[in-house]
Amino acid sequence: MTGSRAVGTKGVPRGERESQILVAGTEEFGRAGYAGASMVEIARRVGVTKPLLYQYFGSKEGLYLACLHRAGDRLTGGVAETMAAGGDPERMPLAVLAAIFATFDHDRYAWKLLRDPTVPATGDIAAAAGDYRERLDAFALVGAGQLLGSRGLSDALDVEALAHVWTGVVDSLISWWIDRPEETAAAMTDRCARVMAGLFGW
Amino acid sequence: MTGSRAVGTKGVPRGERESQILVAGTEEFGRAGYAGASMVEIARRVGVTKPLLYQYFGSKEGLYLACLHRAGDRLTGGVAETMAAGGDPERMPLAVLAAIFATFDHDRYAWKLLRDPTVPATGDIAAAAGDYRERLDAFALVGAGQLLGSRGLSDALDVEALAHVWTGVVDSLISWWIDRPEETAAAMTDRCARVMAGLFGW
DNA sequence: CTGAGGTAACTTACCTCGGGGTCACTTACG
DNA sequence: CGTAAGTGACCCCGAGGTAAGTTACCTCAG
Repeated sequence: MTGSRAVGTKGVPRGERESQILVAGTEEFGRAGYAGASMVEIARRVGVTKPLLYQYFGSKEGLYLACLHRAGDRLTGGVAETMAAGGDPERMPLAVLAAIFATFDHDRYAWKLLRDPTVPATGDIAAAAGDYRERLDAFALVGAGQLLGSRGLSDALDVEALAHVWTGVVDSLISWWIDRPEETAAAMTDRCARVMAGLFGW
Repeated sequence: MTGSRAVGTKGVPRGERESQILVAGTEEFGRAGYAGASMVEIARRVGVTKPLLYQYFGSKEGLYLACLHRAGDRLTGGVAETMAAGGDPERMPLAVLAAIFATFDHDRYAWKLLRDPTVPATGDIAAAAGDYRERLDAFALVGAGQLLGSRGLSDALDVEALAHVWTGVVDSLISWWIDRPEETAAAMTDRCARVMAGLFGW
């Protein structure tokens, strides 16, 4: 604990409060989307009032950006690490899934922020989200290319489409997971391994 | 043409205008989500002002419901027809995709309405969307059960998860398609057939 | 043929309310 | 008594929603 708490202070120290707000914000933004989420609702979740959110994060956009960066950095970092480890192209998808499940077990809405369709089309949020998405898509593109290449398929649009579908699969799995809080990360990984083995005939 | 146009009339007849509004509404709701879409923007697309939308559809919720029913009825109908035709469980997914692509070639946003995460959690819209989703999920569940069953897998949650992922795959394909307007329905079907054949090793 | 009247289509101008955003103030601890 | 944490009460704007009026076309009496 670096909780120095400085001099005159009341209530919860700033850093801790910010973390609480980021968690609540990620859940609410993930659930309702940027457009549908409300600042007062996020404040209510934390047990605090709206002005505190503005004092700490400046604006709705600022809070969203903070949530987005927290989620995006962890996600791209985790995936990059897994991909860098290399291995059989057939087994990469499962390895990536396992990493994502393990990383976001207690923060399942984080993934949703990168793919929120209700953010404004222009501005800082769109730029940041687009950047993270691009990085993840690059990984997906490599994986899809290797997989299809090993099957003798090399059409660029085929690869693109498969990569896009792959990110959609991850999205679906996380949505399903969110609706089943009792399902652990390990159970999810096992389930995916079993079903994929069945489908692809391993 | 049944265009009787009745007596005193100016501008575009009601039925025709309603169709235009449904098309524009579907696109805008599909693009921005229920929460993010604006009535004045939909009106602008049609080349009309907001009160006309309210005269014809009563409210934002009413317009969304009208768009939703148009999309949902066509979708569930088309899928039901394809599934009823029966056939090899391995080839059902592709047949369903082909039907969806053919049906929604000129109305690609329609699918999005059934899975809009920004609609209010309760009320008529939630009920109607939930109903359509349930019907589609039932089809997906049957297909997933047959597919996994033929591989010796029968865990109920595995089937559920696979069905959910399948609808997510459709969602992803349609998103990708929306971003590539020049891609025809036939080309999409071919592409999916090719990639699936490659992945599943046919 | 014509113009009076009726009706469908459509608009201008407005109301209302909820959510983003701000300011001045209070509370509690060092 | 100074400072960090936090709040009550307010402003403002945009989006949903509405009331009343206007325009163009059709019909039919004379």
